Amino acid sequence: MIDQYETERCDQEFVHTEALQQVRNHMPREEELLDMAELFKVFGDSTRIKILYALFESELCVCDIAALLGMSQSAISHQLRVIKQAKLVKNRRDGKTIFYSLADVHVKTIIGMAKEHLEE
Amino acid sequence: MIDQYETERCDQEFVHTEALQQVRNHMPREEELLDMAELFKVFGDSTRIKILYALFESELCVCDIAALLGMSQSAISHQLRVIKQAKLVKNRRDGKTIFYSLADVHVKTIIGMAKEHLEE
DNA sequence: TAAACATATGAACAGATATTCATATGAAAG
DNA sequence: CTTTCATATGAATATCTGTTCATATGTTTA
Repeated sequence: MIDQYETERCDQEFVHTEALQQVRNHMPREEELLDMAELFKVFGDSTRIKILYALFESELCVCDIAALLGMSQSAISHQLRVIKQAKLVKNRRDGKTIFYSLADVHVKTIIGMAKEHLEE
Repeated sequence: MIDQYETERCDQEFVHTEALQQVRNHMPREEELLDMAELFKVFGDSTRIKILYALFESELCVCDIAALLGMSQSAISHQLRVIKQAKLVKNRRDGKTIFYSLADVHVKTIIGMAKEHLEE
């Protein structure tokens, strides 16, 4: 693949060639990087963060979450869909009600790390 | 504060009142939740993920990164600004060149957790 | 079966965001 | 001090995203 910016590269490129080669060797493949960004996008919205935080404590139904956050049922349902597609939550049906709960052990850790970063 | 959706809440609310109270007690304050979402937004773009990954291996100047990712100097500079505002990288000047490097120990851990989640 | 209820979904719109383009800044070299 | 080089920045734009509104789906109860 031809690099559009190959030519406009700074003159001192040869100075950091070695470092760049090291970086290239350790860079994950494109698809994996896109998947990571997609995953972080899910965490990158305060409504979704609130939903995940809520589910730390207990499984909840859609209307519970809507009431908790003071938002519409529809808005919450749309967001739960996003979170579920990222495999961060799972759900179960109980009659008319659908309960959501965390699906992954990493959610708490990821959010915990972010919290630590912010507390510095 | 009056909850616009208080009334449209599902009838069975009283069933999960206890769970909701538990959740409310553990929910961080609004500002903290917004800050967490802001932080994750920074990770939620593949260009920025690539930049952070690159800096795992070595400090790099702006044009190194632009060449590595095949993007314009301006685009990279704009993104470095975002990452720096989130205090994830720091920089130092050496003559005309400015070198960027990771500023935080949590970056690797956060990205590592995401990677683990995706590998399941 | 009809009505009520909990949730899901599609379309639309307003607001956010990433890149480009042009240009500014700041340092070094001539 | 003028030019060159590395980087930063502001404005413009095309794309993406979160919520709303209206309505559909699927379950229970009368």
